[in-house]
Amino acid sequence: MARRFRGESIHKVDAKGRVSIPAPFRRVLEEGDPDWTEGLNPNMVLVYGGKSRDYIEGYTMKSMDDVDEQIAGLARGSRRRRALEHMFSGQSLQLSVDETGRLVLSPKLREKIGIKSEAIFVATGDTFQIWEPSAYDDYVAAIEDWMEEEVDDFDPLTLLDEPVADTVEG
Amino acid sequence: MARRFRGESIHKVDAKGRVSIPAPFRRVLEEGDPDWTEGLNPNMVLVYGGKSRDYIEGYTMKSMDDVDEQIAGLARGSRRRRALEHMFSGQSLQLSVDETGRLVLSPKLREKIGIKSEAIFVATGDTFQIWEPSAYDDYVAAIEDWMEEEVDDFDPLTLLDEPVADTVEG
DNA sequence: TTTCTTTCCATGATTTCCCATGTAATACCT
DNA sequence: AGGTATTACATGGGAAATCATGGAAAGAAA
Repeated sequence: MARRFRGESIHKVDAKGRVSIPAPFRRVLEEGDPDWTEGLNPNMVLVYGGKSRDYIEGYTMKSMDDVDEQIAGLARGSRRRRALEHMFSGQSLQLSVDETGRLVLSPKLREKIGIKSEAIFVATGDTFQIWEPSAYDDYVAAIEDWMEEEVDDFDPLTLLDEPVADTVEG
Repeated sequence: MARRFRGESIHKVDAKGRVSIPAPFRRVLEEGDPDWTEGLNPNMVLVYGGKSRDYIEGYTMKSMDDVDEQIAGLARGSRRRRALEHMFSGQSLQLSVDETGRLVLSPKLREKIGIKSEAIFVATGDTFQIWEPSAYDDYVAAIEDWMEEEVDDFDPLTLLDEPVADTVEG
């Protein structure tokens, strides 16, 4: 079982688009890059597609490989495959963490999620997300509202027990 | 695992048909050319066949070898084999990236996909595509419409989970 | 010669690399 | 425990290398 991303933290984005990756995340990226060895800088992949998504998703090399492989298993030319290729090949980029633990968000990426001077990194298991802080706040607020009305006894783990249909609305 | 093409970007096409290949793509082409060494310019292959295709496909030497080999495995003279040979041998051309990272699209090729002053390069995993920008926009719009109705909760990865019949339409 | 192609420079704009600093976290010593 | 040395982090600035593009010069081809 691979180490997973955990936690969230805010970092400054400078004029060149440089942002520090949370140090704990760097450990996961290192472990998830088959080419990485002590002293090197790990590679990783950012996925910035999804018209209505207001965050960028970060993958370790290994977890991205898994996705690529699954896509490669679909029928060539099928809609499903083309959609996924568009999302994960067309709308992504590989980069390597720099010497000081930062990555660079190009103007294009910053614009897409509305980042100006800060970004928040949020763990989601085997990937993490990069948000503009206030957009993330809104997102969290929405989730918490939902929890409030949905989860009456206040242990969220009860959500794991009920095998209910799980759609965006549900 | 070979490095894959990732991302998309638009470049000017000048009067002579010269276009810059996105720098990250060049790294992949270099890695995918067995004869390439630091300081040299990598070779690559463009496939421009497919009457109804409105894009040109770019291959690394290595991935083109793979295709050739697969074709060689088919029964000599079979319809399928001849069709593939026509597409990948007849309707293709090998070229080498020039000193400044550009390739030249002949008038014939430009005409085929309707390119005038700009071209967009789009990664699709182990190959990339070259489109006339607005034609590509239409293609993307179609994909996104489909995604919108197909992917209810908006994580495209769910497309990988549901083992639905996978046809060209699916 | 006329027309296309290739090569070979030129240049502004980005992007990457290298160095520097202040601070926080941890290890070490007595 | 108290205090100090050491290392890890977050962030900034400037120099250097890379990129995207355009135009001229030098070859080929017609």
